[in-house]
Amino acid sequence: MQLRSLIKNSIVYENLDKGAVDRIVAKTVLHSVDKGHHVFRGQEECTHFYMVAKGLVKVYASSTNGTRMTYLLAGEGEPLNLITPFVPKPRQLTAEALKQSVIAGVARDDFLALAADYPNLVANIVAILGNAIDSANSRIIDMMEKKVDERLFRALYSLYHKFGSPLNFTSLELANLVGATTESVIRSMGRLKRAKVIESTRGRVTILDPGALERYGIDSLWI
Amino acid sequence: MQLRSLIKNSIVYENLDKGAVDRIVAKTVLHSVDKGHHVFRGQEECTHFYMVAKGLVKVYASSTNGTRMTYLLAGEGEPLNLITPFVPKPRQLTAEALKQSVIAGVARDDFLALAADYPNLVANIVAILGNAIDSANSRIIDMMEKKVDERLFRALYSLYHKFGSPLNFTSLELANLVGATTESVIRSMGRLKRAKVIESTRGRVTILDPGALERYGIDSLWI
DNA sequence: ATCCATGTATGACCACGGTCATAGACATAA
DNA sequence: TTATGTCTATGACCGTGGTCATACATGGAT
Repeated sequence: MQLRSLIKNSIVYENLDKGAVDRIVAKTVLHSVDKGHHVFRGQEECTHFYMVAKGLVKVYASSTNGTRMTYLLAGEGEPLNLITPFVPKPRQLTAEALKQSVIAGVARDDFLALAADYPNLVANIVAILGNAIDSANSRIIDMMEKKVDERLFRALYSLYHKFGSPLNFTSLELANLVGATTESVIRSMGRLKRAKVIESTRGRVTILDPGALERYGIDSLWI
Repeated sequence: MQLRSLIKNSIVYENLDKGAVDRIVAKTVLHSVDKGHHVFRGQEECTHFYMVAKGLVKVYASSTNGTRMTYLLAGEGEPLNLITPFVPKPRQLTAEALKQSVIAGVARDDFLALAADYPNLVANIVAILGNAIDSANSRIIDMMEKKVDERLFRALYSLYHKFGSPLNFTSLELANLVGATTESVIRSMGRLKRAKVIESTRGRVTILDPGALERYGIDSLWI
């Protein structure tokens, strides 16, 4: 059964023994979410821990002004809400499927019981949260001292490494990742196109010269 | 002994039974750090988990350009490096005492053993990390859509609630908290002074009208 | 085939805030 | 005392990028 191997290879559940994996499999419930639909949305109570079993899900916050910031693009085996099981207070984040996706859920109490029993699981969780904090902090500095161009280059570079060449993102989605407006992203991408680094059609960006992006995307840990 | 009550009241070790507290006390080593000196600095290996026992410590990152961003002002009972014990990879953060301080350290292995034995400790850690992530994410959005004025007001408001009225911070330190230049902070504070919301002397800010700040500092979770 | 929503593209405008320069106030050391 | 370094203060300048407007391309729905 592929759920088993998904779990064993996921960053949340890696390094666990067979007994642990058995318990997790037994407690996991799958459900499918259509493109554009939500796995959870802000202000809801947290009842489950969710992981992406198949597809792609973005997690974003939207502020009162309508600004949206995408924090996370979770692919297979990546968690959507590691914190809420431990801290049930709602946190204004929304998870939306970017493709037809399958979500693996574990009820909150079950997940807490697992964490209490398996220190390795806890280590994984803290490591993932640690990376999230590093990533967020690095983004704060980027917002201070990097121009939109550089932020976009880093984002494209990271996305390229995570998803490979034809990137299926619109300028708006990139803008939400980068922390800029759609117009700025389009202008910036225009420069990259003229420099033959990328080419793009509606909703799709092709990376022609990854090396050129890399020159900016150094030390990128992100998304 | 006051170490015991410090530990019981700290956010890291709260909700632990007597046996746990005994073990923690036994494993804790205190050392003192003078104002302006470092508890740890970037690129070092992590050997201990640190908590502030007395005083005030700031944790900041400095980028290649020299930009500094203060992420954390840790007072008594607050942790400095919750992540590194679990993820020993160095993370370019520096912790510097703002006053003469006393630091409570627990060796990495001891701390991991404690975490493995006490699920409540893990819950506390994840909760703290969760708040850090929320805080960082909220700052990212602030950097996007809030002007320096508003960011400063929020920061002053948060500091006021954490430390009370005479705030001993220079404009540079506030700038590092807010993500702006010293000049911008001084100009912004000038406006607040003319509006009789604050007054200030060298290295010290007195809040005259907290309510005025509060109007901006709503939903502030921070620092 | 037409229609409409969404995405791309580009121009004009201008304000926020970073950078640089300068000057005075204050505090600590010689 | 003077001297030196830090902190506060303010002015001038101007680039980045957000906002608004407009136009066109594209693709899916009917």
